[in-house]
Amino acid sequence: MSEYDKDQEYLGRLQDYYGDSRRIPSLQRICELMGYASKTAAKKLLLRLENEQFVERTPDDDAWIPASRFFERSLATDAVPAGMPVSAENGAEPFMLDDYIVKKPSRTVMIPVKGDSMIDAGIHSGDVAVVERGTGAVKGDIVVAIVDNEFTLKELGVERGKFVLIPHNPAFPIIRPKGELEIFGVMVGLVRRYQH
Amino acid sequence: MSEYDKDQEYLGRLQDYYGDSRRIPSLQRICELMGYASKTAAKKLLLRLENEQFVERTPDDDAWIPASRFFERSLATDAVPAGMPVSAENGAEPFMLDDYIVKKPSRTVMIPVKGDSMIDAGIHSGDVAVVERGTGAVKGDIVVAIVDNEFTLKELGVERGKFVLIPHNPAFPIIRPKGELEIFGVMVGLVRRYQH
DNA sequence: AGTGTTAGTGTGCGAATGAACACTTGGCCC
DNA sequence: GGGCCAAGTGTTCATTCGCACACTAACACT
Repeated sequence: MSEYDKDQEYLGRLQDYYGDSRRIPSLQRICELMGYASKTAAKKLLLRLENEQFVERTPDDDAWIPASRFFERSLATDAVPAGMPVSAENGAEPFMLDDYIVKKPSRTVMIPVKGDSMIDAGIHSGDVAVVERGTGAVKGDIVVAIVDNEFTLKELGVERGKFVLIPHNPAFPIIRPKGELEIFGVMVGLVRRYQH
Repeated sequence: MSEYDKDQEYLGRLQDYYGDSRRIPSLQRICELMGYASKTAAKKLLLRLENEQFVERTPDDDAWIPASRFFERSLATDAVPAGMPVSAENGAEPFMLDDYIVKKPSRTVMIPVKGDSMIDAGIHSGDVAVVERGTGAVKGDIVVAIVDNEFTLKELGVERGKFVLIPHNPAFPIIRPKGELEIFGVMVGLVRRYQH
């Protein structure tokens, strides 16, 4: 069974712990988590993980915190039988959720979507739109515009040289703004969560 | 309640510290940060902030971690109604997206979606499905099953006491597996990128 | 004036924490 | 076999940590 790196398993437990508690546990707790009997083993584990950039020290060097690769997820490309772990062997590559969607963190905001006006574009009520501000919008982009002092998510279109907002739902009309069209940002991503 | 809440200032310093070090500092360090002379003052500050949901305790109740409102950022630019945007910025927490979707990091796999069989559920070709393995799937869940050695994404349904796979596209037939249905995992999230 | 509340001081204490060091164990290579 | 190296054990120790408790000073409200 065990022919994938044992540290991979340990890292998984650390990640799960972090998922619940949002922090790297103390050496003692790592021992409990991994079944170690000695804190030294825990520390050596952290040093190994530091070597591979999964964890790092705080600027003050007084505690461990997750580093960049800590949030790597695997991207499965080939089908894998349900029992097996997905590892590099059977077609998986590292994938970072945030890097995938957010390119300009300082200009990116997340806006919850309300309403069904874009449902034919696969954008449902309750989804979260990832919106980049200060980026020039062009025809065909999905944009967040401010109309009547409210956010609205629509496709940006052009009609007779003027910008219009096109919903993706036949029940909604095209919005043809009278004056200036105020564009808040361009939608660069979508995030949806299924709870169960 | 008062408009110049001193705790607002304290919270700011905590947020800055967290931005650098990704953790809530110890009581002692809080004293240095805030200019307190007594750790009790630091603890009471945390209790106040806990009351307003800026910080909370870990599930094991052995440390402080940021809570929901800790990452709150007002847009400040103009009074914006309707669905307050949440900034993904400010160094405070660049990994919000990951936290939002991924609950069990070690069991979560990302799988690119191919084909249009789920298009009526707002799942398009090119989207990335966030899939949690080893979680019991129930009727109504969207699951990744393995059929003919390939991943397939469908809703899990029940017909005459047997599991079936229901596409969300009238052009596709319901899949009624002959033998055992092999379920790879349950879809817990969706990520889409609009290139630009 | 009396009472209560809130932010903060000062002190002591047991428990948890991380670092250091010597040692063991098992796999691998020649 | 012998040497080497990585993972893990066992132990000691100073420090830090969180917590409890007693106390104070400022302010608000009747």
